[in-house]
Amino acid sequence: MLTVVTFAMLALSVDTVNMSKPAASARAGYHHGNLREALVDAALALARTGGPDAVVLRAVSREAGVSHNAAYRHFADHQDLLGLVSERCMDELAALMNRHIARVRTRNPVERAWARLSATGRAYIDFARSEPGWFRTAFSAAHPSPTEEAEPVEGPYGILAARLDELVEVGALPASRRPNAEYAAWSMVHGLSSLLVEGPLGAIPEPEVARAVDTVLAVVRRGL
Amino acid sequence: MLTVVTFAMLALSVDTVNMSKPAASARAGYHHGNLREALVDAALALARTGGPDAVVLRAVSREAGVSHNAAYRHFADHQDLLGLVSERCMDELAALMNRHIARVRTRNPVERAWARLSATGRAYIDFARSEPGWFRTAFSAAHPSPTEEAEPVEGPYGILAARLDELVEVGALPASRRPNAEYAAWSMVHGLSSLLVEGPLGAIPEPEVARAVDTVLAVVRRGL
DNA sequence: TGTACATCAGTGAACGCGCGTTCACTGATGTAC
DNA sequence: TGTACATCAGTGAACGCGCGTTCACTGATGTAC
Repeated sequence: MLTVVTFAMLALSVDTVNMSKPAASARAGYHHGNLREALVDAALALARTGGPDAVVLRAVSREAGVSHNAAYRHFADHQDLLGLVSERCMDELAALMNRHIARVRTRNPVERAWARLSATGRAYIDFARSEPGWFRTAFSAAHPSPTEEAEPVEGPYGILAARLDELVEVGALPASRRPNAEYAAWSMVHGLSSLLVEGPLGAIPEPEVARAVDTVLAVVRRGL
Repeated sequence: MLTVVTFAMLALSVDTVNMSKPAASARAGYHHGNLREALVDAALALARTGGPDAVVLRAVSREAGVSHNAAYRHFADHQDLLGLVSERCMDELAALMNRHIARVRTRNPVERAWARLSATGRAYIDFARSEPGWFRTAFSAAHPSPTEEAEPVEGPYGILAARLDELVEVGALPASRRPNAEYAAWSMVHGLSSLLVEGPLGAIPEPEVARAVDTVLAVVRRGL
């Protein structure tokens, strides 16, 4: 607690001395410069450690080095901030999925399409396990329903749908199997993630986790 | 609030007037008779409506018509009560699974085994959807890990494992596919349940839900 | 270029709330003789 | 059977906490002339 305060004050004086105009995200005096982003960043840091329940208005302001009601200049209320943070966590998940997908090197089109689907699933589970706080935060608030979102291709749901379309295009999946396939793939990886991260499978040893992931992905592939 | 108090007092006077000895779960005077069970019941009622967060010591005592610290005569602390309530919710889930399974009438052994597995999955999803508060409560506290539980056959995990063993016994599932099969089946139904109950699939219309459930169960069957 | 003034983005104090937990207590119960 | 007394299962008051939100405020910024 004290350490945090000291750090914030140090940063403040450095800014004031060394820079003539305020940096995008640093404090430069009475006015912050970019408090909105700073608050979101602080909230993300808290969510990362403690999940959605850690995104507490007063704690966020504290972390940003600002009085506990300053946030009301930038967000309507607590919900408003939490919703935004939750969306950011979703974006983070989508980004990791894309990174995993881009890393697939398989050449054979059919195998490639399957590998890209698996990469998507692995990314999902990886995200949940390496960033449990963000994972829980991503799913803590109600976003616009994925099926009727404005830009569905951006989010995790859109990425998954694109992988399934891809499978049909290369002939790896009969078109008759395409409808509702999202539900199966998504449920599978989401279920395993939840059971591992916040459920009764949280305590199983690492090799067992690896087996579970492999089995789950294999069953999805075979089942589709 | 006032209504509740009035009710409690009415109940109290009725008891005092009409009965000579305390009933199992009714208040009979200064001493409650069976406060422990009454508190668990009240906690279950609150969890049913509001999930684990609604299991608040003061609210539970209020609901049971008792001062807010009386619970400490029966539970070590808040955690202790919540853990017990969570276990009760798990029991409820297991009971529903067993009921669904017992209702399967198929005669052909292979088809019967598959039908019993499907019934298990449907029961799981049904429970989540019809009792979302209990579902969330069941998975809110850390129970002893299902793989190393004392009586694993009792719980949902044990019931699922028994269904999979059954499949192998009747020859519906090759023994080589048996290991880790729990992970796939469990993840699938748990994932769909979570997405529907507390996730981004909460708003999809009923017929769509039915399709999702069918697809998910079909993929598990084919995938195993 | 300098100045008056409106607007913006922070602050500090306070409100009201509900929580888990502890304390000293007291009424009810059951047991020993 | 009656009585003294230990034990049990409740009560009421209080502590300390952290929360979201509102209020009147003030320092900083930018704009019109």
